[in-house]
Amino acid sequence: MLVSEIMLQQTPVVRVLPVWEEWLRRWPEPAALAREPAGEAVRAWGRLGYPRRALRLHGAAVAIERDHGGTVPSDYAELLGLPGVGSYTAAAVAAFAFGRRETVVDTNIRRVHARLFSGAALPAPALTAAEMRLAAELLPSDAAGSVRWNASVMELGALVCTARAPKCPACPVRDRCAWLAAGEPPPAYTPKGQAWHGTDRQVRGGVMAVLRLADAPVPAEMFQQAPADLGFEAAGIGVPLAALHRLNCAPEQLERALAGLLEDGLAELHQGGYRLPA
DNA sequence: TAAGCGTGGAT
DNA sequence: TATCCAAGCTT
Repeated sequence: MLVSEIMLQQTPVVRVLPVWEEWLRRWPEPAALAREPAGEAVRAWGRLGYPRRALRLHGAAVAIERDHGGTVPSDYAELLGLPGVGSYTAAAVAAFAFGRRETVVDTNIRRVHARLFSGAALPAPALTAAEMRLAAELLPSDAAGSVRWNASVMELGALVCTARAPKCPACPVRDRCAWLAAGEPPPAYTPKGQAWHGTDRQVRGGVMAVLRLADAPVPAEMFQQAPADLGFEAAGIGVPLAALHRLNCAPEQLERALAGLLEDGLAELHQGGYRLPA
């Protein structure tokens, strides 16, 4: 549950599933993961995105070994203390893995509540105290019922009350939906999408793709070298041309990306090259 | 509080 | 092709 919840942060379930299965096959318990270098977690993360989640999940395994006797804690506050575990993930694990009564609020639940009770097409950009109060009031008082409630509202949001094209005719609570009653008004604001092309983020992603493939430290100049100058497999590091080709950017941008990855602990310098953390 | 952080499928 | 956006967290 903990592994899946962290993988599911901002990532669709269909992409998480195969990685999650491989992850649990390889590391069936926290101790197994904690024994590995953090870089192995990052490598096994594959292309799920936001690779520092892998680093934090590894950190969580280490903390569970060190502070919790190797067992994932069932208490919300203790879960919240683990790296990479915020209010949503702590509540979700406590509720779905341990049957606790917790107020689970994710983006799906926020959207369902916004439409049903506020009549808004989308929830506010950031989670508010009022939303938490509402969710807490709606939660059934018994533990078992609360778990079912949390899962149900989340699924309603994920499958029916979706962000883009909600399936209102199939909605079990369409007759009491404030947004539907108001004639499905458009969102009060337009969420600004994240830029990608030409951003540092894109370069970071490209560097990480190279480091995941490399079986030896990658010299800095290798990132900059013209692809035509390289063999199909960049000499000695096992990185295909295609991976390096993505890194065609301004030198200062590459420098920023590499510095950021070092700062975040996603990469380290070793023998004059960059590699995943050992 | 707001910005930064990956990725790829759907529209 | 460009935009949207998916079970958030950290600083």
